[in-house]
Amino acid sequence: MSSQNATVRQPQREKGRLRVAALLDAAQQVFAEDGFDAATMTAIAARAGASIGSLYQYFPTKEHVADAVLARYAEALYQRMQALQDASPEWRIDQLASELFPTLIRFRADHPAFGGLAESERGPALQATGIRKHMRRYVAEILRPHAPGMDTEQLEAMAAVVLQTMKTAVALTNEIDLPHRPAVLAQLQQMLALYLAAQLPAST
Amino acid sequence: MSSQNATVRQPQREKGRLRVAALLDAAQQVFAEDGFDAATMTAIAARAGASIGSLYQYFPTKEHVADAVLARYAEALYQRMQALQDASPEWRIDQLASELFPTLIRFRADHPAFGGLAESERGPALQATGIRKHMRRYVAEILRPHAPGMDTEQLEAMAAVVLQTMKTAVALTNEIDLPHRPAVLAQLQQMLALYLAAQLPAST
DNA sequence: GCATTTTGTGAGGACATCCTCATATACTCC
DNA sequence: GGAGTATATGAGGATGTCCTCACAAAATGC
Repeated sequence: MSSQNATVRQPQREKGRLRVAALLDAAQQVFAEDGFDAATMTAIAARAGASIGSLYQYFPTKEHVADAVLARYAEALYQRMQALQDASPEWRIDQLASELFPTLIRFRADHPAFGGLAESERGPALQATGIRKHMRRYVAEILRPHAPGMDTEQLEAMAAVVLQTMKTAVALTNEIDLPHRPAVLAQLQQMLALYLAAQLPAST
Repeated sequence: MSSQNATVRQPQREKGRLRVAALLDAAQQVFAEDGFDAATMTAIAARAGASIGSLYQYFPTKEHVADAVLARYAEALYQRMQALQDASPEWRIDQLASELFPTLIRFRADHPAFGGLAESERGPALQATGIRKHMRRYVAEILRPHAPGMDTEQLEAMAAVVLQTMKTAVALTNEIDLPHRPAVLAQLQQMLALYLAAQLPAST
């Protein structure tokens, strides 16, 4: 499916690769500030110091831009998840939980456009739903060594709870006028630990 | 601040009130299906069986329509919260929790446009942020009789956790491909109960 | 029935956005 | 230097949406 329209190009020279990178950086910022719907191609091109024509030379559509941004994010995200999955068998479950928590919060803080793009139903559906599924799988696989005999369906249900709780934590992080924020986040984390402990047998 | 533009009218006759009600019903549906940004005034008017001019006679702006819809929702929501607050001193905290949970889930199920309108930063900001604050206050007041001596800031922080957990539950309810959904929701509820028990002294 | 007020209508102006295309510039390789 | 390719440009077409406005219809009171 790597067919490309005649007017859409892959960068062939260093200059092109730099431009694409600049365009994606700009898109990242604009999406983060305005969200997918309100972001405009003109604004993205302008912030990258390029013309609209240049933007459309590499991305045939606003959705394609968003998908490219998400693909970039996904790569970074999957790396961190893979590291956690590799380490999973050797760690205790509560250690995993208290590692996963700040990992995802930091990721969301470092990639402010991610939430708006990944959670919106409208817009870049291509990558977005795929990312959600991948993340559920990763978390399920991280949990698996600590839940011997549990089937994949149950694991993925638990993973959904874990991920949604993470999303909750991110939402709280961004909430204005919230007193005792660090304490609240700590309580959320503890709440999640209690949940995991209740669902999994005693860890080694 | 009840100043109104010359071209914007309050309904004076029964016919007008009916039309406004029909318009709000239609807006509810369209917002629920398309979200605030993608919803169009033309679609709202059409679904209400009215003309665009008629719509603009009562609502000067799309935001005003959304705000009116939210105001309607808020009224229904505050009623239920007030009932819980009134009953709070006489109930045990775990009873309150297991009442609050389905109450909010049912509310969201009955008012499918609520989430999209209340949670979006862009769009109807007028009502949306106000509703969030009101809800925090309600939950804080519901918790207060069971947390003697706890100051308002701490109560509102707990309320934020409770509300965000509710949002998690709603998100899980709407998640497709989630196996064991009822069991998962029950677990979430139990998780919240554990959290509350840990934060509050033993109830009477 | 007639005057007044409220309600209803839909064509179209103003504006913004996505995207195209013909053309110009920069680069590479011989 | 010149041919060939990749990159750059921005005016403008197509489209869609918000909202206005001049006027028509209906309801009310007398």
